[in-house]
Amino acid sequence: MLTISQFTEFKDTTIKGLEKKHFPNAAQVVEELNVLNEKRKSSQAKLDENLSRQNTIAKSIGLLMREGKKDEAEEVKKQVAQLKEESKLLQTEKEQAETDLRNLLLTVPNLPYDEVPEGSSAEDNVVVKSSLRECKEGDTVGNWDTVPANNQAKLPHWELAKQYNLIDFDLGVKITGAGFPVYVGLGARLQRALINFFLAEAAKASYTEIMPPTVVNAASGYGTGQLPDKEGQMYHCEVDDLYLIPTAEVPVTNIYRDVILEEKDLPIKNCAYTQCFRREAGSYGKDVRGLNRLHEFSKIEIVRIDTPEHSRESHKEMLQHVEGLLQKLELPYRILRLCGGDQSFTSAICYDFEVYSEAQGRWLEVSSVSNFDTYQANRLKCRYRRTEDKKIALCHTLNGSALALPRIVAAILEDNQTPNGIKVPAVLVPYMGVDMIK
RNA sequence: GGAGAGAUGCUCGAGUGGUUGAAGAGGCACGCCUGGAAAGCGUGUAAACGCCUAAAGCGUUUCGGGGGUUCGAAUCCCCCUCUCUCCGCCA
Repeated sequence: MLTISQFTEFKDTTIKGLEKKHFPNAAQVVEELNVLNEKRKSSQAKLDENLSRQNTIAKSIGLLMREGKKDEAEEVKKQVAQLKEESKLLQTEKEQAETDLRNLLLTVPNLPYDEVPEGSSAEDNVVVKSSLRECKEGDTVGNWDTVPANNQAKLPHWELAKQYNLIDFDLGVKITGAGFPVYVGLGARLQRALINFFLAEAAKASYTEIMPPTVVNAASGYGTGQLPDKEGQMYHCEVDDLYLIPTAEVPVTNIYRDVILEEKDLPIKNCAYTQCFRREAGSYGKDVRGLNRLHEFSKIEIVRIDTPEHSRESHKEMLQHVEGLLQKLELPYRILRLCGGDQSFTSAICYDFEVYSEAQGRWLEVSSVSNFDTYQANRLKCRYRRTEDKKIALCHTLNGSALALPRIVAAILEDNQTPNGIKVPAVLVPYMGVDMIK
């Protein structure tokens, strides 16, 4: 969530930012927040004064008792009764003001950075780079007309997976249910190859590898914002009140919950491979066919905690890292800068990476790399001590997939198919042990 | 699952109702001492919120979490959570 000072000190720019994000009634909500904040402050001031008086009197009673002046003490005791009553009322008043403020604050999304393009939907996302052609200023998804050559002869990955016996979707249904594929033989080895490759690349870029739990408690869910909003999206183990993680972002970022870091230790760079679990309630149709959307999948996530001064630089490095992965895998890709309206609730700026699936004739999202500014850190209470003046400030948090496996697998299978089998990308051959899947 | 013990500041650890935000030790920082270092000595060492233009200062809250008793709670009572030990089970 945003800090309250954002609304009291930078009212106008905040309203503008929220409007860019297509947040309804921005001006009204900002006004409301200011009113609630004033209420909170005045109620605290009143309560503090009351409690202060109570404390002073309580101490004086202690002194009187010690001096043996019991009667006087009894007299003073009576004075406190009314103060106590008042305090009780003021206390509820203050708590009410605080929760009202917090609840409203939680409904407000993060502010977009200046370079985030205007726009309301995915059509307005700006294509900043592509391996397929030069990108011009102002290219958006909506006016992107160069679709790569028609490949009618090509098969979609679910057919290839069957033909080469790589993935058994039906078996997954038998064992668990739809969206839980069983990888077999080279299909399974391809999973392991990609995991190893991605982790090796992250290690080269000096990310510290973390192997976190894949099940988290509710506090962690709240820390990264999956709870309470997206409760239905996570699998929940009711008996123990634990949640299956939808991404490694949750356990890894929560390492830094309620932590004060030293500036010299920033940026923190972590990577983690985990299985990810998503209920994806309500999705159906061809968009979820095959590997396009699963309930369980493997993903390597990169996470950074940084200073406000350096976080944009970090973000750039993460983008380059992810782009490098796609280049090494020799997949056709494009990079989108998401517009205000299509950005997630919590990000300040976000780039999506998509690979082109020739057989399906569509772009598949394989990574989102976001800078959350202080938005996530404020909720997590992830702070750092500045070296220069020893003051404590909120960190910036960033994360991105590097990468999620299923759609990469889909693209590799579809885009590398030949009459003689599927060509394994050169960087994966050492991990696969073969250069063709036959 | 059964039985027991415990949760205090950066760490260890004292504290069973009255200047205890919290002894003591360690760690860390700064200063003195030293040719330099060690030892030694001295000083400092939480966060949140509020008041104040800011600094300084002041107030409030916080000893796992919540509630209660009391003029006053780290200390007493109740509930919850978590950790540890032993037993059982087990990759």
